[in-house]
Amino acid sequence: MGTRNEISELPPEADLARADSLAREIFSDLANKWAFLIIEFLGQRTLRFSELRNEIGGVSHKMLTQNLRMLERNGLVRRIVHPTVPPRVEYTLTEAGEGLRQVVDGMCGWTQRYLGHIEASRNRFGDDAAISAIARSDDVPGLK
Amino acid sequence: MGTRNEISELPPEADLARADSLAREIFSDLANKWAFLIIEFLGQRTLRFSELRNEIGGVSHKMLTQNLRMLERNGLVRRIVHPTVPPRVEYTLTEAGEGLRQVVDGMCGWTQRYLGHIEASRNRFGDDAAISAIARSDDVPGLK
DNA sequence: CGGGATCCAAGCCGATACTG
DNA sequence: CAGTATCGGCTTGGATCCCG
Repeated sequence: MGTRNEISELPPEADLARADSLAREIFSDLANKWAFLIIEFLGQRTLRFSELRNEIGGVSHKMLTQNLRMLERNGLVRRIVHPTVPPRVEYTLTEAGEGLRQVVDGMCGWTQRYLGHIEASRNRFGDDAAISAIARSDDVPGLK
Repeated sequence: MGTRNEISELPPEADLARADSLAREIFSDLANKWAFLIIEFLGQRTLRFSELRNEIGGVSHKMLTQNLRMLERNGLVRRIVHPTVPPRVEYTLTEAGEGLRQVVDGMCGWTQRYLGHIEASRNRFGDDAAISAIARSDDVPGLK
């Protein structure tokens, strides 16, 4: 789907449709692991680029830049450039970013709560367990 | 990260460290757009494979299967196979899945709340490049 | 120090075919 | 209908270099 579809005339119901697809797009944009981690760490305090890179760990220069631009574009992150040399660039959350941080925090809490549950489930899944809990044969025509 | 998940008498600090890296891994796993959409739609009601596919829209057979397996492996989604012909497979959220659904719901609410804010920010951000080419239907960018 | 651009490998994802 | 496997294109993402 082309995202460069700028239409000057807005049909009444197209507005809702557009909002919906926009919401879906935002949803897809933000549901990515680097974005979540950035939001989480910036929620704790304002960080410089390299600090953020160290805090997160395992993120490449490119990915971090890319996601920071995306978050900035969507108005979740504010980029503050200090005109010094060497340059000092700080990132902080906007009000919208703080709002999403609540969500991410919720997910962190959820992860802590269900960590054991998840780990157990993984082991169960990897093991070949005879999991056939349901074996109720209904009367189905066509089955020999 | 190591696959040294050997359960033994490990010191409390090591346990925390392991839990931390596991949490990070889970975090990365689940912060993906298809997983979120699946959780959201399954939160509303139990769905069959093809129903889920239709509801979400724009997801390929393969991606849906792949993500459902992942969610099942992590114990968020329960897969119920009815031994009929043709087969009928239903998916529903587990307790852990319901927990994560709260988070996803929160994100949906957040999206609705800040939709206008985000849209405005986007326009502000990209205004330098594509100003002139708006709303002119006769000027088709035919550059080869 | 922060960020853009480029090259190139790795994996993601869609399409298709086949099984039960 | 649901699932697995395979193949190929194309996006992703890492490494590197250079600029302000």
